[in-house]
Amino acid sequence: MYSIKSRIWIEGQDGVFLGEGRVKLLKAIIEEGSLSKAALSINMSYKKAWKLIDSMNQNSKKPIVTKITGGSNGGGTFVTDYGKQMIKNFDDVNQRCWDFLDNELKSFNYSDES
Amino acid sequence: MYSIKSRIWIEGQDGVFLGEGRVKLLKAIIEEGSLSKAALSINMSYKKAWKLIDSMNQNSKKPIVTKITGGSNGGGTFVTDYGKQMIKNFDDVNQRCWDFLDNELKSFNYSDES
DNA sequence: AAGCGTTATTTCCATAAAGATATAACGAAA
DNA sequence: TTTCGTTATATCTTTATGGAAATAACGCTT
Repeated sequence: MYSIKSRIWIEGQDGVFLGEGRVKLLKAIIEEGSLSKAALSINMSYKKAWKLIDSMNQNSKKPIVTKITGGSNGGGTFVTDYGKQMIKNFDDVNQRCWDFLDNELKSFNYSDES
Repeated sequence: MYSIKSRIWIEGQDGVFLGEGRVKLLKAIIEEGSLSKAALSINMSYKKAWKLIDSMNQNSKKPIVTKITGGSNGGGTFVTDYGKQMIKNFDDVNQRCWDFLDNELKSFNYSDES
């Protein structure tokens, strides 16, 4: 029996705006309150995490995260309400896509048996 | 305005069985009648093409291609009827997935404006 | 037996992607 | 003004990926 896998992502004006990796990172940021801790928690290098966030903000009309550098606790990174909405949108669409493809698989496997 | 991109692939027992790159290669094989010519025609190295076909056959219950080495014209590679059916299945599902996601994008962009 | 155009396979090299490390900048708090 | 934990950024190294090229094997044809 085969299975259908999928990967979706959202593109903005000039590149990828949201994808599975970015969403995972954003969720970690919500948990940790800082980019460095978030990257650490999901086993991602700070450099990669920073680049992802950077390209996200460049391809989004409204900011996805706010960044504070310096300050009482050294600063931090925080996901905006808009960002949280985008995460939910992505997860929802992704889930619906999986459901859709699971259903499509039936017709695919049919001709495998014939 | 954002857009949703997607990539789907079919997995068998032990890895990827069909994907966009493999389908493109199979179509080229149908056109050319040989793996080397097919790879050349789509600007793919023979090595990569061979590996794709190899993993495809390993993850398929029925053969996707038949290969003849040596012989009158040196041999050739030919897509089986089963393989052709799989190509059609993949293209169909892929197209329906795109249509599905295009429709999903509406709800996504809605909260972008709000 | 020799020639041919394939498939099949290995080895080497170049490029790109990712990781590690180091350091600067920042700004509140003490 | 010193300290602290962040963000921000550059540089170097390592690893992974992919292509190039060379060669073997194959079997029909002549």
